[in-house]
Amino acid sequence: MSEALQNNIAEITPSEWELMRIVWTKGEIFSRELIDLLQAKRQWSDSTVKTLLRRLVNKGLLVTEKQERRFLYKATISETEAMNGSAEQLFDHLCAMKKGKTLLDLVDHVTLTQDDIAKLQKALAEKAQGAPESVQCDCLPGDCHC
Amino acid sequence: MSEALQNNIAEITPSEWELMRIVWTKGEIFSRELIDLLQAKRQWSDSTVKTLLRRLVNKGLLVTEKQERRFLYKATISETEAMNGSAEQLFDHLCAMKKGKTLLDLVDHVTLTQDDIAKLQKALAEKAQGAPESVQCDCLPGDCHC
DNA sequence: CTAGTGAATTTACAACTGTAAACGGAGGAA
DNA sequence: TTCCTCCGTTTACAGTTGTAAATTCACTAG
Repeated sequence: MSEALQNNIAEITPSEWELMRIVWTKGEIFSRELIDLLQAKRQWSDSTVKTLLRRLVNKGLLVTEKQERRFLYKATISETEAMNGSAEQLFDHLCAMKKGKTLLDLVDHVTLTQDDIAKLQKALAEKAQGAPESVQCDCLPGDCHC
Repeated sequence: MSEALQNNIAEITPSEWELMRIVWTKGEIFSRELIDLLQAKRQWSDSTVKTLLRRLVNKGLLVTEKQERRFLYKATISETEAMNGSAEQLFDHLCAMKKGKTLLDLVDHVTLTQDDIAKLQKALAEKAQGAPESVQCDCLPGDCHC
């Protein structure tokens, strides 16, 4: 994983996600276009978007390149890295014993393509080799019997 | 899903997760024991834990029951509900097209038991019936070609 | 009755978030 | 040359989060 998300350094807030998704999709973008695109979904003033941009640059998630008098914004990490990083971060604070259940819930609720499903099945089949019979709960300091 | 997490009402912060996990594991608990357990893992002062407790009560994630002069704390939602709710919330702001990939990453990184894997395989097999060939990206306001 | 203890409540304060107004500089229209 | 407009920078302000000290309340040991 690249710098930015590496050590839980940069959390991406919900508002920032909205913005980042557009940057990722466009590859690189000027603030004007970004603001227009965002305003097609959210009631944000120009200022608000500019503040978010500045914060994302400070967090190291975006970099700028000056072109004439505007700045071109680009992401420093890929969308996939950010998504995986965030998902892993979330799972980090779930009870070890219950992560499987949560994954199951996600599989139930997320729309998946045939291809996604095939890949997941393959991964699971491999994982089944050597998967443990049980996983210990790690909710309590000592050991936990729940 | 119960009241609390229903409409993205109550976000659980990382610190709060630590605390909640202990409450869930113990079922119900007095602040004293909770503080001692937490301090076995984290450098938190008594005060800090009490503040977190108060905030969780305000958020409606914990309720108290007075016993003599102490309060007994209990969770208002189950750990599973909270975990699933949080996971779904996170997935809500990911690009629809790329959720499968993120799930795959999680399956790769999370420790799963034989039983978890079996259940996931079953769910996937069912889901494969009628799963779409592709899912549209929803990153841009109009439609997105990424 | 008086001080010490344990528990809860109040107050604190900086960093981060959501949201935005105000200000400033530089290029283009008049 | 002068002002308008576009864009970036500064400042703002309330709410949340991490972290905790200070204060109060009530009981128990002297």
